[in-house]
Amino acid sequence: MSVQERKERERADRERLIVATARELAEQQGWDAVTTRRLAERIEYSQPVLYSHFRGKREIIGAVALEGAAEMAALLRAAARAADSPRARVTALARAYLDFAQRNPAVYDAMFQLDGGLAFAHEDTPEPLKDAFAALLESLGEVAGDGVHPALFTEVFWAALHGLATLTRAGRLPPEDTERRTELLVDRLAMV
Amino acid sequence: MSVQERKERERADRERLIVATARELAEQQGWDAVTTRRLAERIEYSQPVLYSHFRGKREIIGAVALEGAAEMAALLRAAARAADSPRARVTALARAYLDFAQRNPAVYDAMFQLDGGLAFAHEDTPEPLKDAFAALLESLGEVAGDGVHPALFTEVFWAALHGLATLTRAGRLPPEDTERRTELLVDRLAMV
DNA sequence: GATCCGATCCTAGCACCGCTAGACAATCGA
DNA sequence: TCGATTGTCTAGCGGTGCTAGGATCGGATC
Repeated sequence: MSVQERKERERADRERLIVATARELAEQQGWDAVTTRRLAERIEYSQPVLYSHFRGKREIIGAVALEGAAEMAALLRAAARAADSPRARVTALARAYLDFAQRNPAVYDAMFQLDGGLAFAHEDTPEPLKDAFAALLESLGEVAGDGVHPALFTEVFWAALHGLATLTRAGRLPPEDTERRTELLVDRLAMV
Repeated sequence: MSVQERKERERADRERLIVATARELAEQQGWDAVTTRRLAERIEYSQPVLYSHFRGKREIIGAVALEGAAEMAALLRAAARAADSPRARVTALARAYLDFAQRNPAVYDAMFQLDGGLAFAHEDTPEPLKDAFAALLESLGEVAGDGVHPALFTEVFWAALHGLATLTRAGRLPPEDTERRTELLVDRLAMV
């Protein structure tokens, strides 16, 4: 039995290697540079091996996205924990969100910009994505204001952060005013 | 001289045909389906003809984006004109923006999601894009609030709209609550 | 220990992509 | 009418995601 277990372990290792390599390559040179050939070369296997782990490139992107979502959720919760008032939590949350997007542009793209073949806003949404939204909801629900559904408020706040993140990174918004924009957003949206 | 003028006119016509066809194809089947071969076939010329008008596919996307920006600017101004209070203008503006994004997803992608090789937030930003931002600024500047720079406020509002547009279209936000999200956004951001 | 068999992996190739070189035909000016 | 220029097309390059089919290797069986 131990032989089979070893094989399964090695397979799981290789799968992790594929995802980690794809992420690394994407962060280094952009997702366009992540071709199945280059990826295969980096992991020192032939191309078809990738297809024994994933249906195609989309699924690889999806795997990176899920990994990123889990990371982001943890970072958001950590940021929120470090603040000691509802208002401070929201500010910390916003900063952490934008910071994550800026530091991990390829992962952020995998999560929200590219087609990773992931479902959203449905029952079959993958757990890490639901959890990342939940992490936002935990802190934002506190400041939604009277009569405003916490989930709806979180959606709006999240959309604003997402817009800031993508437009800034695409060069559509000057990066030097990020902090001022964040403050304005929190000022207006959070009901103290 | 008339011969040369006719030729120039025909060339301009063909260029418009290329852009219109690219846009149509993108709206019908998505930008992935807009390949130089298919595009050439649809305009009934060979592939290399495209390259006598545009440097490459990116520039074609860019041309669609500019066309879309001009359209959007006009729509935003029309929506704003039809409302008779600053607050109503902002609501109308937000609805018009999201409506445009929903009705012309491919064009919206060309403008903000894809790489059309366009500069932003620089001096060499193409005129239609600056003008679309100006259209937003005209109505949003009125409700920025005391001590808040109108351009900064516009950036934040725009980012929020952009986030709502993209996340909704990507299936990340349930579409049925769009109107409620819009109202919440205007409620909070606009200082009456 | 030899043999078989199934899992595993790779070579080779498909159809398609964006883009371009070079041949060819049509048109213009002399 | 002839040569030059302009315009267009055919053909092809290197790249993409993905897959069929053969080789090879390792474990189980006799």
